[in-house]
Amino acid sequence: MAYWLFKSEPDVWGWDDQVARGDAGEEWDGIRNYQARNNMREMKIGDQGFFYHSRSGLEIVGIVEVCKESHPDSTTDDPRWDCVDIRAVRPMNRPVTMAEIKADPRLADMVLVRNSRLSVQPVTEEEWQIICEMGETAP
DNA sequence: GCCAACGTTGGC
DNA sequence: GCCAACGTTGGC
Repeated sequence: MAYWLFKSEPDVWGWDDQVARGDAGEEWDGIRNYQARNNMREMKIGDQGFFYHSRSGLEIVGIVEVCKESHPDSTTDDPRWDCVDIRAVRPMNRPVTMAEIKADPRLADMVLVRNSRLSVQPVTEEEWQIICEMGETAP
């Protein structure tokens, strides 16, 4: 199983919106970046991901899982863009902020630190465990 | 709200 | 196929 990180501006689509969708989940649509799309194409059902609030928030607030593998993005007719569906699994007991992540040398190579603009990113198993520990939730 | 970093576009 | 111009993202 692989680990990922999904970024969203909470003013547009936040953790609360994701939770409100329940187990049915929701398309992670609107991605118009090849790297992010390619990451979604790699995803399998059951893969886990962090849900990160960008711009206002700047913290990992919860854990999601992939509940539908890559399929065409219903918000566009452009055949280039695919997306997956994700559903909320549980919130972090303590949100993990960008500042904390930057302050931890073990996380210096995270894509979130290295390439903050990529909106769908891979996360290593080691990074996953460290951040779950910081967020006081089970990995 | 600013602006640096990055990705994409399109003229040549 | 290069690269300048442009648009967007997201941390600050």
